[in-house]
Amino acid sequence: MVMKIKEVANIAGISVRALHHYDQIGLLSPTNTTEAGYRLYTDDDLELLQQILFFREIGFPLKKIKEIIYSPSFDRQEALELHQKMLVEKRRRLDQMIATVEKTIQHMKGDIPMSNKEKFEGFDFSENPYEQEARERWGDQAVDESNAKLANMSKEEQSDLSKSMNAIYTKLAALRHDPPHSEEAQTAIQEWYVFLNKMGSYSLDAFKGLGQMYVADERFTKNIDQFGKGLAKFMCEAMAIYADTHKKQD
Amino acid sequence: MVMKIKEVANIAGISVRALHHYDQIGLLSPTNTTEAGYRLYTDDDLELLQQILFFREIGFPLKKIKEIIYSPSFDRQEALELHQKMLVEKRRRLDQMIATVEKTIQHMKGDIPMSNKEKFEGFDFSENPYEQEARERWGDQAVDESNAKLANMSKEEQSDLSKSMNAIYTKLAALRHDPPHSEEAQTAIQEWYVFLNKMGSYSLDAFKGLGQMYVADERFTKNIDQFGKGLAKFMCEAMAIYADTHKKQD
DNA sequence: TATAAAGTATGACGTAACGAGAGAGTCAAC
DNA sequence: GTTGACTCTCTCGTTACGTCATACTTTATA
Repeated sequence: MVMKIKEVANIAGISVRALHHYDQIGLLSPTNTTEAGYRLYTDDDLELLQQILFFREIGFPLKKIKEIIYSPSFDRQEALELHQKMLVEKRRRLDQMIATVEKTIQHMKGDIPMSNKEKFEGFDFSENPYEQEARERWGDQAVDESNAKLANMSKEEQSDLSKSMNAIYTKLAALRHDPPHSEEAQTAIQEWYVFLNKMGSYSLDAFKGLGQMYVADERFTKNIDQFGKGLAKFMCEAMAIYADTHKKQD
Repeated sequence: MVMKIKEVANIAGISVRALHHYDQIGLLSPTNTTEAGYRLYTDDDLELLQQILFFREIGFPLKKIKEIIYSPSFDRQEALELHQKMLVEKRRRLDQMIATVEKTIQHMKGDIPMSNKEKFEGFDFSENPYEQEARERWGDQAVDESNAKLANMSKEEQSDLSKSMNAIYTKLAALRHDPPHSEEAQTAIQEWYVFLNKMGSYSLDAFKGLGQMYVADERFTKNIDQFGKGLAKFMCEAMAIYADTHKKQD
């Protein structure tokens, strides 16, 4: 089922403008658009949106959310399970706040005493242990993880892996002024895809997301552009095309 | 007990910078300061802060919060009671969200079906009826001039004035189902007339005109009807009668 | 079928509520 | 009497959109 932007906004309870924004920053781009340029969202897009709002609820900045959900190592189920724990914790805090308000009303009416600390029970967000856990779990990891792999391997050691990577990068760099949908480009990108899947399995979505990260995160960009200026951007485009064409096929 | 800024920040679970900010915009200025300029907060300040955070929690912009809590007609107890209802409602929504996440996890694992609407259950803030009520109750309140005057006055002046005003409003509200020409009503209205003339001189004509504004301008109406539904209309009639009878007498 | 009404797109600019940092003064403790 | 934790004011930056303005597209209605 395809939905236009307003319907999505209504279902999710956010503004159309917010969806525009999410598209603009590459956090959630609709799968397809009409010829007139209207955004058309699929059910998959909705699932992703749901996921995004989960993270937003617990106060992650959009930038970080983007990193997290497009990270190849993102485990959605784990995220959901932690999220649930956090919600339960939040409810506990809410109960406390309700009690606090109750007490405050009593305090106003009948002058039962109330300490300063009591007056704020349930307010302090920083106390939620699960939010802490979440921050640790996803805080900087997503980027650093894959970055570490890239940086350590390609630069320092002359392992087999880094040789293969270099080879592919070099090949891609040579093609970077061709159109990214050209056959050679796509073949080279496929090689890249296969290579990555040796290191850990990548869904096509993750692959596409990874490509986007190449241009979004300057640490990646720098690293990649060492092989040729503009390579990161080129790869990003080519990877997106690759992912899209192969997704349609099944 | 006096507290320095950091202690307050810790108790309330907000940042020092936030308190600076609140001071800067006149939302919460500490009762006194040291010679060196250090902010010193009293218990009363803390109570006010609690109140502020209550409103912030439900998404009111600080500007509106300022209008609300410094409005002469602000009824703290009423606010708290509504707030409590909202918290309970919020808890209900939280329960729903927890269920949604649970379902989503199931959906991921075992492929139980899930509708788009289901995926977002518990998210949509705009559905909370009490938030709606709160918005209506305090939404547009403080645009009128006398309110602006009050905002610029010092705390003491403010509370004195607002106390007198509240007293008169309350008295009138109690009489609002009597006929507006009744003796009690007219006595109360006279009190109002005298009071207004303390703030600036009103001719009987102006007084009558003001009364008409109470029903013509819904900002006034709302403001006044907070003390009792129909009070504005009642006052309008009573003021007209008062003006007319006293004009005839001379 | 025409025409209004509603929806959508892309900018560009605005804004709320602080965060972050600089530079300087203040206070409690060892 | 100096260090380290706090505090002040000031300024600039940031996030996540809101709010027009202007123009095009689609749907509803006469």
